[in-house]
Amino acid sequence: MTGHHTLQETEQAIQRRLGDVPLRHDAMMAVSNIYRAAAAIRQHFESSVLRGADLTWTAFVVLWVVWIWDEMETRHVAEEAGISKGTLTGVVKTLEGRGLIERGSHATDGRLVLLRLTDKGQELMRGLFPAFNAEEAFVVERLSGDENRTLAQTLRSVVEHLEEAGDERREALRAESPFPPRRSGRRPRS
Amino acid sequence: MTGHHTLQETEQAIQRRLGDVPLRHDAMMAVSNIYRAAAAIRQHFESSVLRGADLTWTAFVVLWVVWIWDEMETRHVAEEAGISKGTLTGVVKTLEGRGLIERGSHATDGRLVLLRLTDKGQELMRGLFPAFNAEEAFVVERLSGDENRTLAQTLRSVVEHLEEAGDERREALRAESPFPPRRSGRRPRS
DNA sequence: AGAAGATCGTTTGGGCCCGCACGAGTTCGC
DNA sequence: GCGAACTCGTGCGGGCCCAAACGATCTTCT
Repeated sequence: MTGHHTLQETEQAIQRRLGDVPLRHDAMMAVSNIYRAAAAIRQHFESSVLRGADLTWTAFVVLWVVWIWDEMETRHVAEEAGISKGTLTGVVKTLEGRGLIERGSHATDGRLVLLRLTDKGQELMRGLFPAFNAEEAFVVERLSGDENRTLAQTLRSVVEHLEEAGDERREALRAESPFPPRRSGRRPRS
Repeated sequence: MTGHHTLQETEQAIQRRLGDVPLRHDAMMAVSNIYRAAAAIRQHFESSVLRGADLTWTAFVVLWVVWIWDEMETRHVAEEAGISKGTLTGVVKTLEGRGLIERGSHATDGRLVLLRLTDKGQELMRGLFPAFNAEEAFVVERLSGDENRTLAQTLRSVVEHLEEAGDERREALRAESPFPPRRSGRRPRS
């Protein structure tokens, strides 16, 4: 798509390979462009604003979520940040080591861990966020106000669709042909 | 966004934290929804179609690109797949170990490495791609044909904008305040 | 011809990412 | 009460991810 081949050449190559199979080209383009845009955006942020603070995209998002909510349980942070709780543990460890975030325990439920920014973390976010938002504006600067709103709304409905129907869909697919376990992942002890 | 807080509550929390700072909310929503949608999509694919073949999203994209073009130089594969060449080296190593892809050398330029699918790899893709495309259709099934096309087109223009203006923008930002080197990454030998 | 420079894929270091197993802690059912 | 069932965050294994350094190869300039 973005490489040394034109869109047309790519289309032709796909046709050549899959000529007889009926294909949903429109869906293919939409999905691949979502992914491509997300990667390009992440790339832009990590090599501009975030580089100055030596933060990855994910680390920034975690800081942002905790900052906005002041104090939050880890499972909710993971969900809002869109990462698994196992990943969050590692990211928090990194941020804790850099003195940007703190862990605290819950008053009544001993299983929970609460996250909150340190003063240093708050100061970082206060300075960083305006610059971050300025880049967000840069990313969509070529779009009209209408295009921008429509884009956000359409993507929102894609996300909602996956949230509402995704589980069921995966269930149905698994029923047809059960998936083997993942090659990686922790092994039982014995 | 997708968590236990409503959109409205999130908006209010942001206002509370940043009430006095002028913000581009529209850009913020568009960018965060792009990223959120991409993550949800990747998640759906990895836990449905790709799980059956024990492939990650990236591994699949690499196979797809090589499959479509039959034979391709690694640098172009990396670009089309949207990953760095260093990452590609590792992914190819994994796929090579599973007998799905082969490396070959270029006839006249000894620096280049050509990639091509093995028979096993081709067979895998022939069976897998229709299922993959069916999930792409599922992802956007709630959108009308118009919405779908507009979405793809709008995202395309975002990607093009970043490709055309991103370098210059980062250059300008770096001029204001030069970025420190990344904390990670290889160190000079001595 | 030969040195200087560009470009290729690979290596390295640090970090993110997931799924699943696990132990600590809580709630439910009786 | 008190064990069974659930839920929490963390440990672990395998894999992706990037920037920068690097050696091998090719090109360009003199």
